[in-house]
Amino acid sequence: MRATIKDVASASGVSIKTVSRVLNNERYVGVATRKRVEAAVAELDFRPNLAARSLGGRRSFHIALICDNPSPAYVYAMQQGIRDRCEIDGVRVLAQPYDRGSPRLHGEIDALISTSNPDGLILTPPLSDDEAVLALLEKRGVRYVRVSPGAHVERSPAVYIDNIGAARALTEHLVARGHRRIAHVTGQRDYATSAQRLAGYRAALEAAAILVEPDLIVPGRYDFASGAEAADALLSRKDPPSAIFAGSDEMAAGALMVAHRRGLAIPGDIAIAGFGDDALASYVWPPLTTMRQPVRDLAWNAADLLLGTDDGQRQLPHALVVRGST
Amino acid sequence: MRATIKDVASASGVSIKTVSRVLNNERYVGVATRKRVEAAVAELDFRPNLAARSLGGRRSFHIALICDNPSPAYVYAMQQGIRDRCEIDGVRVLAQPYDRGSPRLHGEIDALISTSNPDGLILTPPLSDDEAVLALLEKRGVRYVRVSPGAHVERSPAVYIDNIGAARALTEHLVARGHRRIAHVTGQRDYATSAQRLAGYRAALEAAAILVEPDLIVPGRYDFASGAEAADALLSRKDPPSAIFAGSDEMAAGALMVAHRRGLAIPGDIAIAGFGDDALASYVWPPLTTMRQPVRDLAWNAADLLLGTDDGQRQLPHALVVRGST
DNA sequence: CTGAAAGCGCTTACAG
DNA sequence: CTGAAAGCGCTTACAG
Repeated sequence: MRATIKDVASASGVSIKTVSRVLNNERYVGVATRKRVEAAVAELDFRPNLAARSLGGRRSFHIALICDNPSPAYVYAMQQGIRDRCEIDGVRVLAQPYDRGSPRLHGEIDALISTSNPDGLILTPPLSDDEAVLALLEKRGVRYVRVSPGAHVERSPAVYIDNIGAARALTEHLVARGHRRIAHVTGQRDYATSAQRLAGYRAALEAAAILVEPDLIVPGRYDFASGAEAADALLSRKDPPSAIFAGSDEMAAGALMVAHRRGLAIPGDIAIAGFGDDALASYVWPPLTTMRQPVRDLAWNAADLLLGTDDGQRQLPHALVVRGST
Repeated sequence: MRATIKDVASASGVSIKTVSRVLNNERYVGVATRKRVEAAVAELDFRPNLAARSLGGRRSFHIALICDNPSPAYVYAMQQGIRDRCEIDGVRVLAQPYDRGSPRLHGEIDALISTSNPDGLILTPPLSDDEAVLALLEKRGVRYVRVSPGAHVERSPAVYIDNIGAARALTEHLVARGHRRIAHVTGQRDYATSAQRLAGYRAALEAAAILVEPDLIVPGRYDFASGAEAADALLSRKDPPSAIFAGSDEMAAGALMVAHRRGLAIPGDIAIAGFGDDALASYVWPPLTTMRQPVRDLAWNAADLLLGTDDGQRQLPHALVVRGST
């Protein structure tokens, strides 16, 4: 059997309470005592049982990542960043995917809180702005950190990039390439990032004294299929745009495919840019010009805010990545 | 505060032991008693605390997925399948990514077992065949299920597809298209699937009386970059192949990019096929001919084996998907 | 700076 | 078919 706190206590000649103090790095432990306990911990290869710590104390040493599926690459990068940070504190991560629009979402989060008592949750879009979920967490007194929230940024700790500025910079790049008729494909309406990126697109056009044409703004769903559909509609017009700025790399990839099918040269006939710098941005042909969003860093910082005592907001830098598609 | 088992017991006029029996679906509970307890559970919205169940009992209601990063899409599909199955039993999933080749892997798994007492682990390649890891789990008496193991399939419950047959079928498709000089890009040597897919490739060529040329077998690492490198080497030859069968879709995507750079027509000048039918197989241009591997189903079955009592092996069907790249 | 006692919310082992 | 007692391995609240 594995060593327990009792074994460590008797091996080092102290009470279990003192071992507990050492484990939790509390003050007021004699230097010599601490050394002896640490030696016994190492000797016995003792690791505290999380269930016992959770049941006895105020922390569970678990956090949960609630996410649906914008893109596997996004979710995976989020998990990596969160893991990187949680590992430092010995905190475990519960993966809590859910199906978008599932009516059971509330019940599942409620059950998660009741059964697992997570020390906190990390919310990604569109949950970052889901009022019902936020209200539930606040009612139950569970800490949470939001990734890329839209409104009420100060309502909770949060991490994000400047989506408006980033979209504006990307659009300005297209303007600098000589484009005047630039289309934009948006994400879902309930993603705050959709509206933010649209705002940045508008701002760039207005600054360049280019009329914003409502017909060139097409709704998408951040995925490949909706990007393909949007591009098809745009390129079927009598007066097609010369450039398409898609709100995600997946949608840009869909647009690329449609352009290829139509035998168009890229970027000669149609320039295409994405957003995110997902791995697939480098897979497609030609490689995508896009805006890098540091997802793994955002995730690391989200976990850092959750585990730490700092209740702030953190904005991380974005970066324009120019490749062959523009 | 949330209701506990005591609240349910007093609300239904029984002992906590009887409530426990109902929760665990044990036999020998009177029908009327069971009904009363269930009513109280619903009324109080009672959910048993997992930490307490774990500490008191033999199960922790947690399983862990140990995985590195072959591809985010693969990992994500695995998580979805596992989640789908675990949800049914109210079991939570600990995401335990690790860095490939990390010397700390052993210690991390050891710590995971000690601190979280998972009811079982799911291992994906290359861990499915990592003798040191398997030995550790067996020594500590932790159940595990392997996904796509190579040797000693009967050593543990396992799920897989017929990689040899699948690779053979894909190669036969290329032969049927008239190709005689078919190259193969393999995955890492420590992935059993690499050798299996290579064996299928060889078998198809031999069955078609085509000489297997060692020079046309190039090592890769299952990722985009290694696929691009391999294709570059193959297409630089004086006598390049007319078709490339890459052991993964990511490598095939890398090969596609190289072919585009060289101005080659696909599949006219060079046919390219992948393996897996990842989402990206449909993103690239032209869309990839590939072999569908039902990752989510494999994952569901892995979790099912872990949670159930059936200690078998399960082979799932694969399917050839012919698209524009061949 | 250290420890004895009680308790977290369940399950187990035993008794009836 | 049901229950009383003990225990899982920690932390808390209190005392010294």
